[in-house]
Amino acid sequence: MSWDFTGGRGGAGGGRARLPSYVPPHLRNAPVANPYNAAYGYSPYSAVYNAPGYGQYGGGGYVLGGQQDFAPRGRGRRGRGGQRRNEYESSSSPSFADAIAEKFDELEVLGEEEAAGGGGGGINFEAYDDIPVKATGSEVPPPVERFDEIDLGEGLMQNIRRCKYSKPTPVQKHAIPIAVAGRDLMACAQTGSGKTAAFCFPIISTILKNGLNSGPGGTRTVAQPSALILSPTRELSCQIHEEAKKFAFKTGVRIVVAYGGASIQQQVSVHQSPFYCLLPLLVLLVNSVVHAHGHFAAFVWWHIQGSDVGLRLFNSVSFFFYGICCVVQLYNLEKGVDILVATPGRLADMIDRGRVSLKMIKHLALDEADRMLDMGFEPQIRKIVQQMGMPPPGQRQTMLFSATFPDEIQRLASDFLKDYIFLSVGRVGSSTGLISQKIELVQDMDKRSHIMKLLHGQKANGKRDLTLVFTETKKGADALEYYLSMSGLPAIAIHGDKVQMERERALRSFKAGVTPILVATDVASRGLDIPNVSHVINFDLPKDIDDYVHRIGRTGRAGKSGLATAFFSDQNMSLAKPLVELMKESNQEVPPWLNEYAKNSSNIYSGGGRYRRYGGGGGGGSRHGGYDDYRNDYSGGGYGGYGGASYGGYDSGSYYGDNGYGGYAAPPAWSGLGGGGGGGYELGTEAVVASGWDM
DNA sequence: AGCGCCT
Repeated sequence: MSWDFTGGRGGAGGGRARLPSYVPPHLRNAPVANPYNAAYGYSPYSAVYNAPGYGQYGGGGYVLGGQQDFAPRGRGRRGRGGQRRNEYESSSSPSFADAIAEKFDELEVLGEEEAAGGGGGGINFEAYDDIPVKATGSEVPPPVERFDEIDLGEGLMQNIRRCKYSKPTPVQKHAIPIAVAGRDLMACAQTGSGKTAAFCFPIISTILKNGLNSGPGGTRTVAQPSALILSPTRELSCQIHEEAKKFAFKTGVRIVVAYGGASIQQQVSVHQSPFYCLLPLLVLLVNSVVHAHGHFAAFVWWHIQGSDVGLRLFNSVSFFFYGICCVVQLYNLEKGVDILVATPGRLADMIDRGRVSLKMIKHLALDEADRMLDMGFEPQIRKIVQQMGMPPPGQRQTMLFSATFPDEIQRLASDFLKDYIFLSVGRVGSSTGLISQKIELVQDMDKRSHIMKLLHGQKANGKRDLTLVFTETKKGADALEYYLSMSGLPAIAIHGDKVQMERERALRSFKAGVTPILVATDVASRGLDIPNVSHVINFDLPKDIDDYVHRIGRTGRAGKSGLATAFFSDQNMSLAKPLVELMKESNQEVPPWLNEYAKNSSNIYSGGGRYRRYGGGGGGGSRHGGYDDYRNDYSGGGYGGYGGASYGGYDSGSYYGDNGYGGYAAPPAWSGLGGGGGGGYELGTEAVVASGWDM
């Protein structure tokens, strides 16, 4: 094993020989500092991967390395419950973590000015002033103006300060008191307004208050998280995991992420290796280091994410820890997890295999909840929530978050909730005014030349200005990536047909500004928080207006402004009307031709969207203006499915809940250690693949 | 019909 990640590649240019630093393939042998001028050698087509320069990709690393799959985080010794663990924490591992935290906080003080200037956590709160808020339901807890009005626990409060969240965003002001009160919640808030923290804070806080779930004691091979957070894409789950780790820094709350893309088998086999017997020793030796690093990494990365040099350095450093970390985390999985962040498919699979039990779940959060409950996902979610041993509504807290919440979906969701509060913050899905929306009439055949004009026009803006381009299909994304690349523009594509490693590589490369153009399908449309996306181009418009809202929400985040350009073609007639309504709501200038289309098409296309299956459908159009609590639509008749609800079908969990599956040694775990990326090239592509998420 | 989501 070599630590020289640049080996055989001709290095990364002068002066870097000593420090392992990752250089993207297409920049090797090129002047490092100028990605724009670098010969852009990457192509989506497999032939290129087989070229010599990509040898390491094809090699063993990826195949056997698998990827981050199940990544327990935190320190060891779950022992016999909270007490025991706290004891452990205070005596052993925190010493190092404390030292780091202290250093970190010192650094914080020094860097205060800069961060306030828009780096770090600087949120432009003025952008959120004076936005309408609606909260409906019984006995709604009043909002707070400051985090310290609620007793969230000292550890969490300290982390909130570390994150520089000096003041809650509107959705946080309202959602946190509701959630801390233990109420069920359906929350609808603008993109980029801090929803993740809104459900993470109460979960972490409550877990700290109630003590960590003690489990059955003795040997436990089944993870029993007390909170479950589901999201519709792997990348979003990673991102939530990274966020949550920052919030749980040094609190002892363990957060694990689980998503697909690698086989479970290979991970189980690690347990059978001779190495396994060394694990306890290794854990004792390096646990504190790794733990501190893991959490610290999230903070560090958060602060240096804008820096290309920082990225490389960080990748190298964390790769060193990574090798150790993987081993430790394998061991830790069976020690328990408090908060599990997962995508539905992998979670259901793990439950089936008896590796995870939901019977201790106290909090359930669905991020992008309307997506999770639409046609494609709803059966899976229903299975997980209702048939896999999770306590029923009333015995758990359920929180649904999204920027959009169609009535049909609200109706479905009420099955999962009990006596919930509906919270609506802001008028439409997008952040009013922050995102400047332009619609251009471009027919399909003209789209390529048109996007070239746009991109060349902004090329001079500098590499920190990222452009996110959405296409309708995966093929379309690949094709456009290829076209742009061939035309000399540094673009990279991300979609669900790429293997996970490529997906993460694309995202990392985009975030770092190495390939400042990302061509994406809807895999990237929801939830992803990518700083410095200044322009979203809807190369193909989505069929559903809500998808449009989420897509353009990738820019204009945290109070910054952004531009969204859409190519409107004859294929998009059905979108004309809702699009016009949306733009009027957000005070955007509507092109006259689009207004015409909207008038003419309104008779032809009435309902629509992907929700039509759910019948009812309401009056079709104008619910944009903010989503309302659908319960209010029923002036007379009883609330249908809402309320007490019949949980007759609920399976109390005997199949999954108990310990009958002890035979499964627990697993695997490739850590979500921050950056990870670079090193993978040489050694374990594990690092690349496993690299959690670069936040 | 197109995205996503366990092997």
